[in-house]
Amino acid sequence: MTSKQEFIEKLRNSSLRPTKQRINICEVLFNRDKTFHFTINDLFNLIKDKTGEKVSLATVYNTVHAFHRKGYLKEIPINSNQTYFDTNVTDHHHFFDVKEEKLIDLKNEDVGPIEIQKSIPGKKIKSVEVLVKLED
Amino acid sequence: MTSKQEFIEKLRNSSLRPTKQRINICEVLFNRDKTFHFTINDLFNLIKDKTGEKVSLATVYNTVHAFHRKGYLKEIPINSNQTYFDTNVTDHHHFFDVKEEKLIDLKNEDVGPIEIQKSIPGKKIKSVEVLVKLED
DNA sequence: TCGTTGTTTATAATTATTCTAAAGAAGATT
DNA sequence: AATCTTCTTTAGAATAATTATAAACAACGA
Repeated sequence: MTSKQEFIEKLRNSSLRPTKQRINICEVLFNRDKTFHFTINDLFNLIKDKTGEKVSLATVYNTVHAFHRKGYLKEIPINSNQTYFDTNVTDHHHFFDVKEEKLIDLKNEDVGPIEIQKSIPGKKIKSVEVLVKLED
Repeated sequence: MTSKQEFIEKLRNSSLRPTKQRINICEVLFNRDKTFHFTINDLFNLIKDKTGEKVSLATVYNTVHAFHRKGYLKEIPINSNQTYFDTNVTDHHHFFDVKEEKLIDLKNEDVGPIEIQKSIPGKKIKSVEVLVKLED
C-alpha cells in the first residue's frame, strides 16, 4: 500500500506537478501487488471505477506518455489495435494469449539468458524482448 | 526469378483466384532474393512503381490479409503506428532500428535456442519471437 | 454464352491516437 | 493572501491506419 504522499513526492521528483488527476492515475497504476498490463482504454475505465472521479481521455494519454518517458511504464511490443503498457519496467518477457488478448509476465529465469550474436555497426542494443504467443 | 505461371498456380492451390492484382502483388512480394519487410503503405506504393499498374488500397489490405491467413506472410510484433509484415515466414527474430524504423532479420543461430520454462494450463505455445531494439 | 460466385474498387465508417486552444490549477514572488 | 507565470486539463477537432459497404467487374464452371 503506497500512500498518496509518496505519489506526490514521486511526481515532484520527476518535475511533474502533483495534480489530482495524476495522483488518481498513480493510485490505479502503482497501488497494487502484482505487475499490471493495460491499454489506455482499460486505464481510462478503471480510473472512473476505482476512484469515482473522471479523468479526461486526453489526460490519460498525456500522463501515460509522461510516465513512460520518465521510465515508470514500459511499452510492450505486440501487434494489436491498441498499445499495451506494463507497470513492471524491469527487463522481462511476456506471454500473449491471443484469444483472450491478455498479457502474462514471464520471469527472466523462465526464458533464460539471450545472447545476440550479431551486431550492426554504429548501433547498440537498447532492449531484447521475447513475446511468446499462446493458443488453445 | 519466379514466373507468373507459378504465382497463378500458388494462388489456385490456395483457392484464391489469380487476378491481375494478386499476381502483381505476388511479383512485388515474392520475386526477390532477400526477405522483405514492409508496411501496407510501402507495398501500395511499390506496386505502382514496380508494375506500373495501380491496385486500390483496399485490395492491398485484402490481399495481404489473405496471404497472411494462408501463411505466406508473417506479421511482426512491433509497436508502431503501422503494421509490419515479412515475407520470411520461418521462425526467426528481428532487430528493429528505432530511429530509422527499419527491420533487420536475425538468423536463429544469431540468437540461439530459447526454452520457455513456464507453461499455462490449457494453452500451447504458438510462436516465440525476439525483438531486439537498436539505438545509436 | 450465361449464371454464379469471388474480387476489386471508391468511398464511407470506425478506431486509436494526437493536436489545439481555452479554462483551470500549482508554484513562485511579493 | 494577491498576483503572475507556467504547467495541466479538457472537450472537441484533426489525423491516420484500418475495416466495412455495396456496386461494378472478372474468373470459373456448366
